[in-house]
Amino acid sequence: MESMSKGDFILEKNPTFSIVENLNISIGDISDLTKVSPRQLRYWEEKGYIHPQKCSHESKQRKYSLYTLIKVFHVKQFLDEGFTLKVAVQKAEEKKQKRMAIGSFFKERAEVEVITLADQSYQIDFGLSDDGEYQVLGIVNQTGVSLKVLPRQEN
DNA sequence: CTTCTTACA
DNA sequence: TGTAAGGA
Repeated sequence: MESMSKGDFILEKNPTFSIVENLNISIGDISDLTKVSPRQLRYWEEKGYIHPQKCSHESKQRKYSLYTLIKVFHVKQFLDEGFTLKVAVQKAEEKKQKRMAIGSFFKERAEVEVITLADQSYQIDFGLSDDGEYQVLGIVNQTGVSLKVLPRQEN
């Protein structure tokens, strides 16, 4: 974030500005946040498991994206669980694919409604099942999350 | 002070 | 993988 200055507070004026896509995380931050040493991060890069952000111009300084931070985080978790680096990376990537699937699901269902039932309790309306027979709801509260499938309501 | 590469244990 | 060296 060293390149940010007061003149860069463009969020108010640029509604389309993406914080995620403009993050440039240093190897030191990735290391501090994930407890993976800079030595390991450079080694993983050498093995082709992670890639620094393509900085348009100069600077031999490695900068990483939020996605890479998350990937490193998961690889580290699997590594701590005893998997080899190779397998840990595989599992981390599978996890990413699943997150992408979830992302696609909601992106294609922009109409999902989230309503507040009570403090800290919400109901997510997934709409009707494909056969139109049922209404699918997701419930989120302090207890956790659950699904509720109701016969279609004829209002 | 942080990061980089190279090299050695 | 950690660490030292030497420069950026």
